[in-house]
Amino acid sequence: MLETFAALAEPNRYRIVELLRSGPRAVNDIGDRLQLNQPQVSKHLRVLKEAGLVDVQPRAQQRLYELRPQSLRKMHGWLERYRRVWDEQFEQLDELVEELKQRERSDERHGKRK
Amino acid sequence: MLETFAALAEPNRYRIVELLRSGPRAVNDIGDRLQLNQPQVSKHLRVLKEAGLVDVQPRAQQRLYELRPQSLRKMHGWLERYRRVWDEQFEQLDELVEELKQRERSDERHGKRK
DNA sequence: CTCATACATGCCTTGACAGGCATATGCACA
DNA sequence: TGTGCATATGCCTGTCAAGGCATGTATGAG
Repeated sequence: MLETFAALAEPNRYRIVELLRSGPRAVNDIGDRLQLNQPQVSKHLRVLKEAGLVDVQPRAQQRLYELRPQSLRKMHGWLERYRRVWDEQFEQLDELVEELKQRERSDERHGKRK
Repeated sequence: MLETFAALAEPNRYRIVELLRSGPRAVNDIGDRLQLNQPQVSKHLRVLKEAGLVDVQPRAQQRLYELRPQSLRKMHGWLERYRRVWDEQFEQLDELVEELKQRERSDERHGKRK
């Protein structure tokens, strides 16, 4: 996950991913469309690949890069764990509970009598 | 989105977000649990706040930080745009289409006769 | 008003990483 | 085998951001 976010945090890599949403592309194709030098494109693709976000398929001399569905599913899975958070717009409760926990903990020096 | 990813790409910020999943926390509370110095926690929270990932509520001298449901919904929305990608495990088609596009484009110098 | 607590901010140093450029590698075709 | 095209890699430089530390600010208690 961390590696995924780090990969997507770079503006040009983000653009590459957005571009690949429309389908597989060759390196120079990407470079042309996004106005990037070929070496940087290769480097960014390397990072994206190591993060598991893209995959390659050789086609003669060119390499077609495409998004890896699996990585997106993984992101989706991660996000699902936060479902609770955005479902509950009424959870003023947690807030209170946590405040009490915090108070309890910081009361140690106040001679808290349970 | 970019700002969101950048915020989550930092290991300690990621940990903070994961921690906040269980509810609002005060700054020192976070620092204690994650073994971080208070100033760095404040700085990270600042970044998270500017990225729209968390929100603050003053409680006496402490500040309770909590996840912003809206930001998570936004991420979810972004990811939805890629739904097509991970739904289609049979899309060898796109690949072919794109290859043709590419070929077409790079044929310019080969005297392509349409 | 003074003091303590909880947090924020500023400065400094260091490491990581992106871009530019030159060059190496792999594949195809004559 | 030599040549050209597509891509990868290495080196260098500049920039930016995270951590450590000191200090500033606000709130509550006595």
